[in-house]
Amino acid sequence: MARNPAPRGTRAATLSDVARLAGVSVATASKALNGRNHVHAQTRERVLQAAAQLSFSPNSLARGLLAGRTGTVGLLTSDLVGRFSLPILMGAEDAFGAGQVSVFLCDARGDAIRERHHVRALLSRRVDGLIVVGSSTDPRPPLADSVDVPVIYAYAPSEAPDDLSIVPDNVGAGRMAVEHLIACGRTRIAHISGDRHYSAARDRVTGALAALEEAGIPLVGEVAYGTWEEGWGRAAAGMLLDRRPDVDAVLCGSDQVARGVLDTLRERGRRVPEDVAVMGFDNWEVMTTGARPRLTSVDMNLEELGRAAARTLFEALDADHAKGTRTVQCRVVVRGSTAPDA
Amino acid sequence: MARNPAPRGTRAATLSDVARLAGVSVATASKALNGRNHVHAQTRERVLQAAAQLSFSPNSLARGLLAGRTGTVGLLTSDLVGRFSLPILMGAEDAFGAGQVSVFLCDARGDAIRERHHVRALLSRRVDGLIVVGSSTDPRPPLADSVDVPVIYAYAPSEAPDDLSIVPDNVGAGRMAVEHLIACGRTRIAHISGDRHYSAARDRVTGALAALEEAGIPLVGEVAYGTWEEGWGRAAAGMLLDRRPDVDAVLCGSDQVARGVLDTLRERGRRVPEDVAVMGFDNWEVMTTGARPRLTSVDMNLEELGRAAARTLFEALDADHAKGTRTVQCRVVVRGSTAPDA
DNA sequence: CTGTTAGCGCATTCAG
DNA sequence: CTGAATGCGCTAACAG
Repeated sequence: MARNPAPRGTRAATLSDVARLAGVSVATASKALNGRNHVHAQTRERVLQAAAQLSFSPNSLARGLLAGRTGTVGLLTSDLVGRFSLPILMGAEDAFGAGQVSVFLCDARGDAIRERHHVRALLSRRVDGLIVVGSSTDPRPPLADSVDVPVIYAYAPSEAPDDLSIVPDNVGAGRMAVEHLIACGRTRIAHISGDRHYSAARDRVTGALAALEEAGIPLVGEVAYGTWEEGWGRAAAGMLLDRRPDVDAVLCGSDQVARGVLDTLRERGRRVPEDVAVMGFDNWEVMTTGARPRLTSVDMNLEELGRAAARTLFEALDADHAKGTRTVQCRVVVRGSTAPDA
Repeated sequence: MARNPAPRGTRAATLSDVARLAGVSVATASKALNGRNHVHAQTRERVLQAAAQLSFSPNSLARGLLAGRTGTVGLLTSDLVGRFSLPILMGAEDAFGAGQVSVFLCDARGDAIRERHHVRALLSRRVDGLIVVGSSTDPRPPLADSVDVPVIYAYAPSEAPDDLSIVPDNVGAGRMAVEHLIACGRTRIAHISGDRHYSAARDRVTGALAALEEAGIPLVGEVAYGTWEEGWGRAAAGMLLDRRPDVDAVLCGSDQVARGVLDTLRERGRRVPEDVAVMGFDNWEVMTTGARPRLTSVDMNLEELGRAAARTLFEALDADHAKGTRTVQCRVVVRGSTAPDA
């Protein structure tokens, strides 16, 4: 019968094993285990006991084959190295895990060929849907293959307007950052941004400038674009202090840039936040809590974004889903670099 | 998805669709597509064309059901938040992806209940094997459920000696760190470690002390245990300099601790690396490259560890695998904090 | 070389 | 209420 090699342990128990042990047919066993109504209470009990005794675990493959649905989704990242994919992935995994859905993880490593390979593999495994996580908020080309399951683009929107994308609201993030600084009583605000080639940087600038304009407060100096790194923050802060020593707040393109700015301020003898308030973006914990003082930052709520992507995919599984790009709100996390520690 | 020729609701093409279009039986179509020998070249061509025309993609569920093997594995992390899981996961995903194996990702979030839930789900999906990734190098209890597929414990070894575990060689890491400092001409070496409750901290101390002893060099002061954070590094460095101003090298428990130590050294007017060499552990890029000067660190080769876990699982799929704990070597990455930048 | 047959494990008809 | 039969999509035996 079982001429399967079964190298280790025993072959997993099947429904007919359970049925035999319970002395019923597989059909009845199936109904009993799935809570169908047409089965005698006593019979059900026998089946349940038999299943427990054999540690029966229904074969999802067989079930999926029959149902045409597998209860699996593909999570396709373009770059797992970057620190933005992970929280999104966590949020999605969390939301799916609660809903009995298992997640296939694939990393394309920024390579289109590898991406196609993974998409094909996922489709051949009959995933019910796909979440494509980008590595920056810049729009990306839609998947090359034609896909007959719902696809959600997260973080990086698809270039195709008919696709469904979920992205952080970076314009709103820039706006709320400036509003926070103003609420802290600052009126001479400078902005040391990040890499101008990223839409995240430009969007935050857009929001920040809009908030300043609404408040009738001019930006101190020009927006300074550079890189996302500490070294840029140190250098840019030095130039800023040389030209505009009256500055009382610096909004930084990232937490790393803010760390650099903090370093230079300390070296120049400026107190934070008394003389100059500093804040960053991303709310990267190791950066914000290691800083002196601890760094106020705007959190993109990426885990929530991942959860939202998962929920949206769920909905799309049943009904035809809406199209276009949705945004997830950001939030300011206040720490000692803008408000004296409590 | 307007460009997709296969709209929602359209059943994916099946092998019999292909067979019908090619005018052959499903068996022949199967053989043709799978490169079996017993099929005429011309027939095979017709089948391949039909398959391409229908964008046929074989149903892995059906295949897995029949073969008793699914070509999937479960990757069970206990804490995705920590920064050590991700590189391991990347390495494993990479190794599996190349081998036509798809990876289910599950995060137990440090919760035993959730871990059981995930294990059951994975078993019901008939994964061929399991990799359990811990969040620290301290031994962990083996999986609660009895599992009839191979299991590899990565990073955190299993407490059960008969399980197969792969962990970084932290003792070796401590040893090679000290050897590097000695090679740099340092003779008055102090060690500001991390959290004493972690075996990673203690193992590195063990290795460091062993290397010092072999070289006949005494440790400067006592091993200072604290936390893994920057603040601890700053504080501990202050105390160290007060008591042992003659120190010429500080080995730090983590890159974050090293960052704190660098801060204090700069404030006290010590030049790095001229007066004092500094090195950390983990080689966390954002920490090492943001530092001034850039930080020498010991890399645990976690991506390689993930790859090794995947390879080992592969082997275990076919043959009964060896037992016990294997280690992956670490490596020193030299930067400006121990050797003047080139 | 090709086609027919027989399942893999399960849920769902439809008879009894 | 229960059980025998059907088929999801595919591959491995065997016939032809």
